Amino acid sequence: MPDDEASRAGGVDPRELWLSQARPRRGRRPAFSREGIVAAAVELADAEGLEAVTMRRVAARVGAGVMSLYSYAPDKETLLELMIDRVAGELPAGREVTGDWRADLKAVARSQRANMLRHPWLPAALATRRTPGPNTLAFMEHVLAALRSAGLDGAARMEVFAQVTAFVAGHVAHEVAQASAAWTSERLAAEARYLAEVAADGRHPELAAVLASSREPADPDATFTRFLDRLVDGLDAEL
Amino acid sequence: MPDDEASRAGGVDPRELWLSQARPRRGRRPAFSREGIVAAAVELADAEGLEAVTMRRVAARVGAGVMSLYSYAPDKETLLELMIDRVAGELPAGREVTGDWRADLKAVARSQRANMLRHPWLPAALATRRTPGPNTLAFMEHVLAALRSAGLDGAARMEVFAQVTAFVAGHVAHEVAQASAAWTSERLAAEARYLAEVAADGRHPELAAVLASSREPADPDATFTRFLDRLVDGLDAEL
DNA sequence: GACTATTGTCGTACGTCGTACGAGAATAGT
DNA sequence: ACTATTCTCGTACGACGTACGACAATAGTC
Repeated sequence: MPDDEASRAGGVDPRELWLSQARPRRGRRPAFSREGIVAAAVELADAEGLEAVTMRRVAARVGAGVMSLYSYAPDKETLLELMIDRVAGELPAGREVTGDWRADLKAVARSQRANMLRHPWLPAALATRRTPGPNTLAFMEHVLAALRSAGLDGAARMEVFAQVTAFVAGHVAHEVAQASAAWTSERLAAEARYLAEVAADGRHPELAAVLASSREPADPDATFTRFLDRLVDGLDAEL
Repeated sequence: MPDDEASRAGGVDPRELWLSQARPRRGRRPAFSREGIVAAAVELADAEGLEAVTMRRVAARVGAGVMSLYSYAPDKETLLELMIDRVAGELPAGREVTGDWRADLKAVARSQRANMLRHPWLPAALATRRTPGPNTLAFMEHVLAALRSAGLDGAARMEVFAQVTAFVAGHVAHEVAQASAAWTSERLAAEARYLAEVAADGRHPELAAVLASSREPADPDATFTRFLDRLVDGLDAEL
């Protein structure tokens, strides 16, 4: 048992996590696969939310013993990273860019939003992400290429990528929370009663005015597009 | 035991959570206070992160039995909401606006960022927030007032508020993750080695170029200001 | 002052979580 | 056949959120 320094505290070496390594030539043949396990975890999160992703439930889903999962991921946090990179595989990458970087950037953001709506746990999960996996890197490569015509240097393009991602994540997190199934009609009514009570106390005139106006619920797609346009056009204005 | 419908599933009635209620005229006098408990929870989160906020540790910090906390908050999720609203009390509110809505909005965003840097758990916590408490509402009132001169209708002003908040939260979450104490030097070196390896595989030319350039770490304050200017100026361009 | 209703405190206990440990099974080189 | 290696997974431990209910303290009523 050499116990090389890779298994020390502070996180696993990203290389041994992400870089493909050849199957060992000795020892028992694996009965499961990392892909299958991660896929099961993603399905679970999609269907029942992040908090349903427990080692026990994932193991049950793939038909493994709980502790067998630890042969494929050193801990649950890492499993979460693998989930993130798996769904990053659904994002466009390797596609050619049009040369219109504003249009490309908006398309990128739209596909990010679509991905997060498909996987509503993603915005919350991204908040604790550590090291980008291969699919995330391929997507980053795509975005950086799309931004080539924007005349920004390397660091600035990276910044823009981070900012757009953060923005979309924040927006979708809010969007998903609003549309959540947890909003029963009585919960909604209670909320409305509370806000009305606050608005009626006289110390929140602006809030009262906003509450009084605007009753239609606002189309989420249109709202997102509007926000995105603002952000990207803001980028544009700087050049 | 009437068990009125307020204690049903789907969350507590916001009114009985946020609206101040008179002390009951009968029964034992409370030994603790909601404020003290929430303050202890915030201190804990500030010092050791959100995952250190457990009912047991909060109780120990205020000198209460664990189950006593449940007299002040119906569950842990609600305690988290109370924490969020407590730190929202550190945001500017009730202050007069200058009339220059762009400057005011930028000042608002800066104070939000400062607050999130003081309480690094806040971006993550905000993702699951349900109902705005009084301090959050006061802050919203302030922002809405600042936006009065922008010529937007009620719903649009609310949108802008939500967008700026989402933007700042996303940005600071990223910022905090980068500067996290978990980045030991060996961890950092391992990350660099991994990225170098990826860049060297020839399939990530843009990434390689970015990695090759730009070695100075970039001032976080300046970066935030730049991004914020972009966003707000983008808003401006729309009018 | 005794009685009772009400409210707050908190010890115990239950089910669930992540995961350390190590015994056993399977595989491949010798 | 033997051995080193790799994988599987039952058991167990400590920590978590919180339901339950016994008990303590308060205030109104007689």
